[in-house]
Amino acid sequence: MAESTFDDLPCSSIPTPPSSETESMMNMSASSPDDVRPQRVGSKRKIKNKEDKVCGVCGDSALGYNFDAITCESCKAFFRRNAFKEKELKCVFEMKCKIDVNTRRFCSYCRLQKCFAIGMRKDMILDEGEKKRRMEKLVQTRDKKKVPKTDIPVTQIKMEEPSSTSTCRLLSIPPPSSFAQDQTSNTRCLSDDELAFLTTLQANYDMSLGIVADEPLEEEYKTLDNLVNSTGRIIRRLITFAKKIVDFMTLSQETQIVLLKGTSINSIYIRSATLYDAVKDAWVSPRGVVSTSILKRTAGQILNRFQEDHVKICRKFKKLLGNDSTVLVILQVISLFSPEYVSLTNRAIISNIQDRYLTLLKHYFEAKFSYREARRMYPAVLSILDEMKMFTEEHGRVLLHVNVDEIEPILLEIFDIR
Amino acid sequence: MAESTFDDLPCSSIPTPPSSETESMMNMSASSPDDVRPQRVGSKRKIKNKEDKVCGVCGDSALGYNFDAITCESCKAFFRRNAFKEKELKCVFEMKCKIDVNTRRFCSYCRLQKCFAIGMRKDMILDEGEKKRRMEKLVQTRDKKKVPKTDIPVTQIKMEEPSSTSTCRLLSIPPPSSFAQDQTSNTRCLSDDELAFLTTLQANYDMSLGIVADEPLEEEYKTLDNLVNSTGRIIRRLITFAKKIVDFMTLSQETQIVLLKGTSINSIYIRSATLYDAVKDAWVSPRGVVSTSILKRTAGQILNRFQEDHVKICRKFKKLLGNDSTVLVILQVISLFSPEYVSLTNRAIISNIQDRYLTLLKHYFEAKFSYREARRMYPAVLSILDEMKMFTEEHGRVLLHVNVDEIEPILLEIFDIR
DNA sequence: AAAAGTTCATATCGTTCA
DNA sequence: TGAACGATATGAACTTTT
Ligand SMILES: [Zn+2]
Ligand SMILES: [Zn+2]
Ligand SMILES: [Zn+2]
Ligand SMILES: [Zn+2]
Repeated sequence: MAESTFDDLPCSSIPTPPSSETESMMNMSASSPDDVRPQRVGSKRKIKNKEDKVCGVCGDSALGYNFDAITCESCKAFFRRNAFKEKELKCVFEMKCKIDVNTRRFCSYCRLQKCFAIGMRKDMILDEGEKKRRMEKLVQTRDKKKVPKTDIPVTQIKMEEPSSTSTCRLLSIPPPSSFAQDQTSNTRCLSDDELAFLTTLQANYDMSLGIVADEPLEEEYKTLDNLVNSTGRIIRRLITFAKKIVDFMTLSQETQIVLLKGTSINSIYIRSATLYDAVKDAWVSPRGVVSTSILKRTAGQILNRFQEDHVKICRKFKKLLGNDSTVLVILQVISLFSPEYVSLTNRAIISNIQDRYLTLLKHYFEAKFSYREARRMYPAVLSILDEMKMFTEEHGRVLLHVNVDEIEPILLEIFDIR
Repeated sequence: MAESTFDDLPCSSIPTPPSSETESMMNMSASSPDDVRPQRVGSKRKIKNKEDKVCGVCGDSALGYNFDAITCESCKAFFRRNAFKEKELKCVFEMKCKIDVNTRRFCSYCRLQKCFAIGMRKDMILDEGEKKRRMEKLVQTRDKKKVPKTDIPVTQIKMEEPSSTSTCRLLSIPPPSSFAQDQTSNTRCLSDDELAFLTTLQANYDMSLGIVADEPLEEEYKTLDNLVNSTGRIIRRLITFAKKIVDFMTLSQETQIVLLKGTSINSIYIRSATLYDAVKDAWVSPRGVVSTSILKRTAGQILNRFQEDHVKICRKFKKLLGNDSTVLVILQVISLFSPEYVSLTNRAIISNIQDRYLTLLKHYFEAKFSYREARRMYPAVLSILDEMKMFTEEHGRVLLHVNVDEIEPILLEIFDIR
């Protein structure tokens, strides 16, 4: 809208907005070469040529890749700040503003479009969870410098820093439930190793796949099924999570990739169960609530088809586990080490690893609830997991089909296979 | 939207869409060379002479650009308020009033003209729509700051029991798939230890609980429920079976007794599943066939009450496992080493033993069927086992109540405790 | 060294209120 | 009117982690 109204204006000065290359002809008027002075602000003559790199968005000199494309520092900052506000921006002109070092700040909309156009990826922007994790580490680092401590090596199971401020609570688990409890106790007492492992695992999960404050916006839900379409980012986190697991890192790269690809969609499903609120029948996130009915109305028709089954599965998990996130974390690992994924070459090895996590899951139930409850919940949760996998196997191609091309490059990138 | 307000304005600046090359002529109006120069180029950051900027309209000191021209705060406000009221203003003099810090407020008309002259652009004044949006955003921001709640309430939800009912039937029992198979094989290759153990276990079972030669006669069924009344004999066999298991023999005698008492009724149930013929809906034994309907007619009224559930469970086992007796044997062991039996004093130890058999069960499924089938069957069969136990726990007292006095002496006898 | 984030001084726009 | 002030968006400089 808008602009067209100018056409018929009779006179005067025609301030040019953002145009850039302009050099073309009409400099007749002002023309002083110097006036090229594009921007008032940052006009600093760069020391250009520092490197031969040039920002793909505005042409300014660049230092290197930012969010998967070579850009200057300003476009990098710009992208980080606006990549998720696409809908809020709009072009006052004709959506084809030229973007260069001088005009870049005049039209955010077109600037952002160009960012996407040259390949910048918003899923490479760290989300709240990742940022938070970063900060925590930062604090720790600082503390350490102040108090050069004897760091503890890495234990068998992979000790990290269970300390920090894990957002998670696996309270009910025998707190520091130490040692000797009544031998006839109906609940198991997890071993120190198991406890340490679980703590670490949970911490790692919180710092990677963990749901924090930046889950998809409601608007995003409205336009597409984020549980599926934000695959890129989640896969990335999944990889981060997996790489913290020793059992995973000791596998060959090919195997790692097969497992990641195999678990991807399942991981997303398991993860989404955390967000599902059975009472409200909605997906909750710190940034909003989206009832499934809204999703049903808005999600793409294809995805819509599966929405129901997805919700059903989440309901089952929720019904069985309540808000126990620890189980879901363990399930993530169990799903990762699934021997049945196609084209796996050493199923037995994977299965053996999975066995250990299955046992851990059982022990967890025995500890958190009771031996008797564990007898019921252990197979129950595995059945749901199976049901989920049956579903994802059946429709995986459709569900991921839009993203399958997205996953591969990410994996390759992560593994530096390029 | 918004811009429509421009239409009727006679003389004004025409913002040019950025895309164009135009840029050019915007400065024509601002003829004075000086006005162009200073800022843009000269105002290089760094040197930040806070005071080196001067209002292009009145000469007052300026902070920076306002509506695309360097002006003081007052001219900035003046412009915002009058830019769209050009026609309402009139010069009472000769349209060439001098404008400076002192005279600027005397003639609005000439002041505004000068504003345009130095390049101020009214299109840079936010229109209502933009202002409105801005306000909304502002409000949101404030609200967020005030209510930075990141609630993740989610209530407690109780779980029920989502066990599954698979509809699969497996026919033959493939001869223990042996040795080296393709690494990518979909079935596991049991280790020698596992194979040997299973073979032995099966053999032991056949020689104890497996014996059916002297199963109750049809007539016996007709007169009483043998599943209960033959307890004595079966318990004896159960003990024989258990004593062949190393893990069992290493336990204390008290523990052994607790386990045997605990598994007794379950053992009978599991065993009966072997005899149940789903097709005929009858219990078969070498000595005859007894349809459940007959049992229903003849069994004692109390027991009759449970007959149905019993059959239901047997059906489930049969449906899932077909005629695979090996699984039932393993289940016997798993049931034996159940950590939840009452008055057990060292549950963790028992549970750990059970873990190994659970893993064996999983491996067995993986070997006999496939990793994928195992994923389904493993939890499925455990769910049935749980269901069975729920049932026996619920009605165990009734079911065994007549025999409880019978079991104890047998156990004492066997263990020679006297 | 590469690439993600963070900090902070600027630049501008709008709002208030004397 | 216009000074003072508040909110945002930018982008250069700098910190961290890998
Ligand atoms: Zn740029
Ligand atoms: Zn534009
Ligand atoms: Zn002025
Ligand atoms: Zn005048």
